[in-house]
Amino acid sequence: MPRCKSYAAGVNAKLRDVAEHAGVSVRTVSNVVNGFQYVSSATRERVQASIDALGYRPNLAARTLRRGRTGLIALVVPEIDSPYFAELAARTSALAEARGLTLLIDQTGGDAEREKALLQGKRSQLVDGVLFSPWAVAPAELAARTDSVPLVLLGEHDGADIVDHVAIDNVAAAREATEHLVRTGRRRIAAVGLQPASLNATARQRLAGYREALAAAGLASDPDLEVPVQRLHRADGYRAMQALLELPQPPDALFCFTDEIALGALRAAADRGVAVPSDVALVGFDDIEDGRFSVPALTTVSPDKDRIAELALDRLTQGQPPASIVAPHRLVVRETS
Amino acid sequence: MPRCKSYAAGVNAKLRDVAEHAGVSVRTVSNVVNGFQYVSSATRERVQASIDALGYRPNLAARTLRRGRTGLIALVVPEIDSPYFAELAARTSALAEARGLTLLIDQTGGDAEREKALLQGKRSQLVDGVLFSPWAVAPAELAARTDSVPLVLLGEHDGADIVDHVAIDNVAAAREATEHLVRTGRRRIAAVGLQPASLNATARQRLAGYREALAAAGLASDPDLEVPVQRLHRADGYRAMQALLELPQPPDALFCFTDEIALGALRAAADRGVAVPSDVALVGFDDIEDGRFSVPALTTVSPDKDRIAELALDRLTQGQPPASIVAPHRLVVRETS
DNA sequence: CTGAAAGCGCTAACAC
DNA sequence: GTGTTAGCGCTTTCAG
Repeated sequence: MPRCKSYAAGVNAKLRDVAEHAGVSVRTVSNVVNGFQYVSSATRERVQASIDALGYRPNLAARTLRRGRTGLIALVVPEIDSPYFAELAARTSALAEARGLTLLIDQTGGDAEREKALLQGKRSQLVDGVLFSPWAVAPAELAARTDSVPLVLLGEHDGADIVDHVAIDNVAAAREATEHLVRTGRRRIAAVGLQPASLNATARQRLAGYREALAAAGLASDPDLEVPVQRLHRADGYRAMQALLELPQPPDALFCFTDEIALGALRAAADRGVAVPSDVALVGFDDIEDGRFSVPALTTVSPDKDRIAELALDRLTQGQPPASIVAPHRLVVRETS
Repeated sequence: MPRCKSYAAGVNAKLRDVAEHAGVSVRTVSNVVNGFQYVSSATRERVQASIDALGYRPNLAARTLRRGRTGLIALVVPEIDSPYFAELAARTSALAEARGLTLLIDQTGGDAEREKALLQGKRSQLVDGVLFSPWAVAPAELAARTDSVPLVLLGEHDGADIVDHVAIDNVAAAREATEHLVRTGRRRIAAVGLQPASLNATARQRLAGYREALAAAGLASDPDLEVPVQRLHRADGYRAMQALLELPQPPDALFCFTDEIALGALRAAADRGVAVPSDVALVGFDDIEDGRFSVPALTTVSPDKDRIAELALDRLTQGQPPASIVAPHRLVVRETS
């Protein structure tokens, strides 16, 4: 095998090759490549011609080594094939590209160890910033972070402002969703999507909003109607609905913490011959594409994903002191309620 | 602002710092970091202790510059929030990580210019290989590629074996799907998802399989029943079904080129009061999660996504001569047929 | 406006 | 087994 060096050198033109070809110094070529201002237009043109002629492309590794920035940012999510995260990733990727950044996607599978690894700088050499959508990691872990790469938390507003957050107001959103159910005459409203108390601030906040709305309506909260789930997927919603329908007093409405759960519940209702929304109403959360085409179409809380992505990127690139940013949301009433 | 150099140097320990701390040379530290064999275990332990003490992390840019490899690979897809691509990305990402590779995701939006840019080496400096799921780019473009980064095409089997391909047998899969519809007594079977002829070999192949099955069954193919769509989304399927139901002789079955199209069609059928499958049967393609929970659940062609991801990564890393690899698929019959 | 030259941190050829 | 050292290709300070 040939030496790496000679092989690579033969394949790609370097800055020096361009300089020789154009009869200028590397400095000048670098200036042209980087759009530096003080280059005479004659020189600029000549250099550009050489660049094109040689098919020169700057070596990113060398540039990174020198500049200390990679132009990459990481989006860390539990799973990219969950529609909410897929939609968020799509928007973030597009917006990042518009800013000259490239998006790297990391899946944690909701695994605490992997989340910690990311938090402790697994990607710090590779990216200029991390957008982190935590699942299993406790706020304390965030405080104990040793890594120096800029970090923005997505979808969490817990704890002090040690680190940047961008999220919708989950408590308010959950309250509105539940109030909507109350307003349409529902009295036994279940909440589906609870998580073990130690983790997942988002689920906790949605539960809080749900309880607030019940209390405000003078409805007693029933432990039987607060349903924990393993993950937030369709299969979990399916099982939850099955169990709820077995109850001596089944609910007349479900507030689901994700659309996926709601869609699973919808399917379970259909299997049992339970009519939606007449027998049971359903509200989801996330406004994923599937919910717009399901039969019946899903009422849901729609977080402004574009805005979330945009605000998160702003925080990452602007380097201001940590803050909690609230992104907008709205309740979209469709056919399941 | 402090000079980049001094600042960065103050923050992160370098190989030389570790060497000094452990009282050995950088060579030895490098050997330990890279798991080189000829290091005495005493030295190894001492070096490892210093690495831990200083929190040393190898600088990826320097390593890349030296080694000529980045450890990154790119997955190029039209859109990451399309469930099929999201599911494929999730699997590819997991498999890549298991091989010590990091996955970068690029969205082209199905835009020919962006696909070309990627093909012509937009990522060549950044990644060691590209998994490319083409949409709008013609086979000729592939042949004219100037870039030297290993490339594997996903979901296309067109043209000569200039470049690696991994895909299911789309013709056979489409034939089987259509045959299944024929076997269950359908006689006016529509195909939904045609694309302008110049692009998208996948759509062309699925159409071919559909026609083959019709011919084999002695059914005439009707241009009215071959429906082109803009994109392959739910909204396109919705519109297609609406149009088909307006026909003087509406179809009694739809073979849809994606599950998303089928799910849109399903919704349109519900809106018109058309019963599925008794009035119209539906077969999709891709076996996305949504189709397993829709009401009724979607019959579909299930490509083995894990296998596709695995085979594609194999091709990328093994560096054998270009070949067309066929991944397995199977027809999953559920409730819409 | 342009040139010369010093590294960024690491790997690996070459010595011992 | 371990030490020395020459670059990988680029940016940027300092001089002109």
